Amino acid sequence: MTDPVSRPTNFIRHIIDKDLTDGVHDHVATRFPPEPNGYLHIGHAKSICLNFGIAEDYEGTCNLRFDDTNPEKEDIDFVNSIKQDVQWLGFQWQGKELYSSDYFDQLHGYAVELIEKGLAFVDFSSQDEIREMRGTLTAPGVNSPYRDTAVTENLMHFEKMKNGEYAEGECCLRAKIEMTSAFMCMRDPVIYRIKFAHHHQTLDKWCIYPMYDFTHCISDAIEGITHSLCTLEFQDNRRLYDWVIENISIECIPRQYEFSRLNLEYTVLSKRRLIQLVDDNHVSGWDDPRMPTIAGIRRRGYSPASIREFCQRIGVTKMDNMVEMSMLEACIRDELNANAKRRMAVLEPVKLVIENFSNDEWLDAPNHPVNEEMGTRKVPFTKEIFIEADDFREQANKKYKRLVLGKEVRLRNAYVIKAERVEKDENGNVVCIYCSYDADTLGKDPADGRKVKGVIHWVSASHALNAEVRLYNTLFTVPNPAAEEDFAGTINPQSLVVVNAKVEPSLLEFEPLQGIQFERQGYFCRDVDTTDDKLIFNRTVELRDSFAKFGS
RNA sequence: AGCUCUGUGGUGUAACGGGUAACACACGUGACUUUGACUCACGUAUUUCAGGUUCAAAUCCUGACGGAGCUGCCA
Repeated sequence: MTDPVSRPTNFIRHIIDKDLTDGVHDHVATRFPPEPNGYLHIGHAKSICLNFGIAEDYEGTCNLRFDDTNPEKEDIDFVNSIKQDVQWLGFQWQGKELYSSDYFDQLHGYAVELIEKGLAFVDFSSQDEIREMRGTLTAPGVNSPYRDTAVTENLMHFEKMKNGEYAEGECCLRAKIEMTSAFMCMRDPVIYRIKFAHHHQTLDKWCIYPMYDFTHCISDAIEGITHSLCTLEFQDNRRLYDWVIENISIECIPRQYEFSRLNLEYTVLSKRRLIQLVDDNHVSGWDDPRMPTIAGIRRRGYSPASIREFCQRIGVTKMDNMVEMSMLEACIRDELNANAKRRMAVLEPVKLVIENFSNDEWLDAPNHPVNEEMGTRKVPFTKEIFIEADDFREQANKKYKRLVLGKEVRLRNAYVIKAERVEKDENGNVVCIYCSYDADTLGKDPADGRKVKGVIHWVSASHALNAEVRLYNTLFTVPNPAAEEDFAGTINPQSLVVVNAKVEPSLLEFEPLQGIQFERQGYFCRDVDTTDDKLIFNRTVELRDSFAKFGS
């Protein structure tokens, strides 16, 4: 065992440390067990980082196991996307990916064992009858009339279930536990049901499928999982998990520990709501950059390392939580601030003419403000340029540090200019700003000691490339949309704002998803749909801004 | 109402029963700055409440109050 110091500790690691020092285990084996019925999201990332992170730090193993016991809801496309997302996050599971369905034969055998022990029975009650007999949270349940069927008869019925001799819903296999238990899941839970469904792994071999509670614990035991980590809503199920393990002939005793699931402000993470967002076309798809899915976050421009860092920062407890979006944003900003090349892009252009400038030149501009190893690029400087409309005011108070009529400002990576006059359209909007420039200010302050406070970005009008820039904001207008009666009603109409921008020519050299900083704006990346003919940039996250937000 | 779990700055977490409750994010103030970025400095908590045990309590005990989960042939 290595010293698990690379990640912050948590209560689960304390348990593992104790198990290791007490000799309960001499190794650690975890697993990430998604059901292949949807796309992974940031909440899954928390579980992935927890399970794989523990395996890494304790030099143990972590399996990827698809919990595929409900063929009606599952699909091979989901298993493929899940595998891809786990690997993209930077993790590799132990050996080949596993499936609960790999154990269907063994599971069936253990079910037979329970029947033989008089601990399971085939129930022919209807679903409604079973529900009524289950009782409520405060009222105990009552025994099914089939509860005392003879073992031989149960064996026969279960065999017929397996052979397809009963219709779906006609009967099911139940564990015989305790109908008066305070834990609802212990009131003779169904452990096998009939489904004449095609399974993506076992095809048409089975028409009976084991339930989660019966499957998961046995799968863990078969794989030798030492610590089975899941979310809080399975706390009650732990009693059933332990009951099954204790009542079948299996050596390994895995233990289940529950942690709280992630809640992120201004988004939703429940599968049901995510599906609704896609189905109702509130977003363009599962990989829409506004989605909290791994695919969406990836397309938004987040790196695997930034998500791993996020999962590390939020920690793991059993407390209910609501993590601020700023926590996630800080993670990608930290990484991109260090690694992303700087570029200039004008999102809402207004023309500016430098009247006393004539000969075009190509200026050297550093790719990073402090890391010189990142080199420089050439930027065309011409008589006509574009600047951000929001970076000019005819008049402003001293707090405004940008270009003001009659005042000076520094053009980033270039000269100091002074606004002399403006040209307006019939509506009074500024359509062109006429300036003069100080030729002796390239790479240095004015020789006479004048102080020029502001710096604005710009791009040559004749060399600029047109680009579609997608400005993403929070998908919802409220911190906890899931708490709303109609969460879709709180979707942010400004969650995507598309602008036609002017960008510097060197932006052509970037690969899709590669992080870039548009100076003074934020971090962006070329969208996966971008081409050299049609440049599309996604805003990953804005820069921190201690001044008032831009108008965009 | 029954059972289970859970209450530490604005948010997320940390703290062998022992030092002025630590860290990150956020926020505020100031410095620096050819990004209103970055960086740096400083600031923000009677650990839900009330008792109790102890030389010593966020930590242990009791009670109260708050929050979450559980009544699929879903996972």
